[in-house]
Amino acid sequence: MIVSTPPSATADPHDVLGYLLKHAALQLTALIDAALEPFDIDSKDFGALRVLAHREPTSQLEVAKTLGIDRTTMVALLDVLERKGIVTRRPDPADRRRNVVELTAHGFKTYEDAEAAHGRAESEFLGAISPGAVDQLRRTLRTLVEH
Amino acid sequence: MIVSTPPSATADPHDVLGYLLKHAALQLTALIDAALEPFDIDSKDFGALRVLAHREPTSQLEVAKTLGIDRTTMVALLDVLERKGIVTRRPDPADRRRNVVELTAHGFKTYEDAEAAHGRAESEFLGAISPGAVDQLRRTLRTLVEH
DNA sequence: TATTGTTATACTCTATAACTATA
DNA sequence: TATAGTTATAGAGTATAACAATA
Repeated sequence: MIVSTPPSATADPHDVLGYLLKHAALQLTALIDAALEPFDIDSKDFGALRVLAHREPTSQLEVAKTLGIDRTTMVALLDVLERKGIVTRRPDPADRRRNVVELTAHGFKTYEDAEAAHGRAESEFLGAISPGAVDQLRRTLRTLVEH
Repeated sequence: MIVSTPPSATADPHDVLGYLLKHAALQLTALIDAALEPFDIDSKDFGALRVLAHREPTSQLEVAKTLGIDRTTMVALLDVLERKGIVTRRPDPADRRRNVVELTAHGFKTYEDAEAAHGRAESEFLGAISPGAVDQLRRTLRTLVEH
């Protein structure tokens, strides 16, 4: 009894799960990057803003750990956001090795606008499938990725 | 009436669709790369082998187009596979600008072994979800990516 | 002139190593 | 000694530009 499609019943490389996952991610990221362009940030910046907007001010390292990126990568990312007036960095009085990173007023406004644009881009990407399928997709991916 | 989870109801970056898709792709690729290591190829090589195994011998450019990679990237990929005795290249008698790329006997055996290992890796990755959810995932991703 | 394969080069992304300052 | 941030550097991956051979 066949209970599911065999993993590789076809030679079409576009039907391989790895290809589908990768290109779904690429297409969604491209849509989000385009949607965020008016706010002068990209999807990686948005990830950092999202963490900062939903947290008490924390150190660069904490944000980097949450995002799963290296602390040296975090430095470059924040350099750009600071230059744009979206975040500020100042030494933590309690431990002056740490930088406390905070959104500026402009940064928080940027985040709110970006959050809305991000949601619209996601909805656009998901437009071809039903709300039920969207929920199912999220549940399945969460199970597979298992953070 | 709520018909689906709001796109950004949570601040957890691990719950964002883009993150889930990207990391599902990364985790699956890592599993596949590990599974293919005994055959001295990786997931990108496997993609090329898969195309070559299911086609009349074609030019490098055709394979590159199918895989969605640049022809200069194809050159480097085939250089390695040729050095390993997996593929051969020879000028097309009908159009000597083209290289006809073919799997060697060893290459075809490698592909068959790799195909099996690839299938096992995919099954391992999908082990936590039901066969029905797997089919649903494939259908949803195909719709979203729409090759 | 256009196309295929090749080579050299450059660019993006990200991590490792080493340094500074603080603890 | 260990940690946070920084800087310099290197590596992987991939694309662009220029060139040779061929059409």
